[in-house]
Amino acid sequence: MKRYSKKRQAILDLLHETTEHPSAEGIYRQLKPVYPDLSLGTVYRNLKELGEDGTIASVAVVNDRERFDGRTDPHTHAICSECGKIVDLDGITLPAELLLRAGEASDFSITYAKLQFVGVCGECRKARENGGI
Amino acid sequence: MKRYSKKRQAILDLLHETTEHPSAEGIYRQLKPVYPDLSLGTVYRNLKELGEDGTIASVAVVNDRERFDGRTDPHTHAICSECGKIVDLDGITLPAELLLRAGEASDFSITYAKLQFVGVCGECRKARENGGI
DNA sequence: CTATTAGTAGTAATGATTCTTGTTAAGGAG
DNA sequence: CTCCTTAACAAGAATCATTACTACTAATAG
Repeated sequence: MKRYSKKRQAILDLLHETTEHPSAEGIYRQLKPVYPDLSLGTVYRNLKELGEDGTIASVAVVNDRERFDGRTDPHTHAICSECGKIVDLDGITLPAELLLRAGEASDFSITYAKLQFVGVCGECRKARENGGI
Repeated sequence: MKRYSKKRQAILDLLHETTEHPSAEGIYRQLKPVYPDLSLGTVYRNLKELGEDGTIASVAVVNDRERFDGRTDPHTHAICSECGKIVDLDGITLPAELLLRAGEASDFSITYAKLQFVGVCGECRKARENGGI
């Protein structure tokens, strides 16, 4: 019997609406203007609880900051190693056969697969080129 | 001109010989008996430097602890969500075509792909079953 | 040998996250 | 509506992995 207070709901809504995969602090920064008495601890606590529920997911730790996702269905991410941007790659999915083979090869009951591409995003590439002139 | 002191070499050797993907503290625990004056800070410092070199790699952060690998060639891992065990899955590789498509779909210059399977290892599964009786 | 510099132990500092305390407010029973 | 129980919260203290700093030691070059 979870009460889904305004603030918890706001955190969840934000995660559902954004495609940014924000960190705890990013969420705090975005919600603080709307809920001026929001505290960072509340954001952390709710992220943790929602994560344990399976209501939200942790995508990755980028630059020491954990990043969260309102989507819990398995999907692929691309992560920019320069600016930390994370984008969804919905079209790119793992062949089901690989999952099976992974389970056999490891003797694990596989819960899910994590597929991430790490590289440099278009913007950072441009920034680099301009910087290089 | 890196001097590869005994301790640095020992850390690197350990990472080359083991398949355990240990954490900083795990390495410290294993080497401390051999080098009684080894300090945890030294392990951290060397892991960081070796990582920046590209001599070793960071596999994942499991239970808030970063895990390291002496292998730097891209390869797949299976991670047990209960005990944190990490095993290599050499046969399981990403179709090259997916990499290309990911680059196009994201407009990233992909540096590498990270493929990890998360699940419950055989041992933890057994432990569960026994516990459940 | 001696100057120079890498490497280190030990410890202090950092920074993200978690926990604790005291408070507020929501919901339900009467 | 009023009392009671409990969720939720802010603020700040505490924790814990990791990093930085300081003074010391050891290897190397000249």
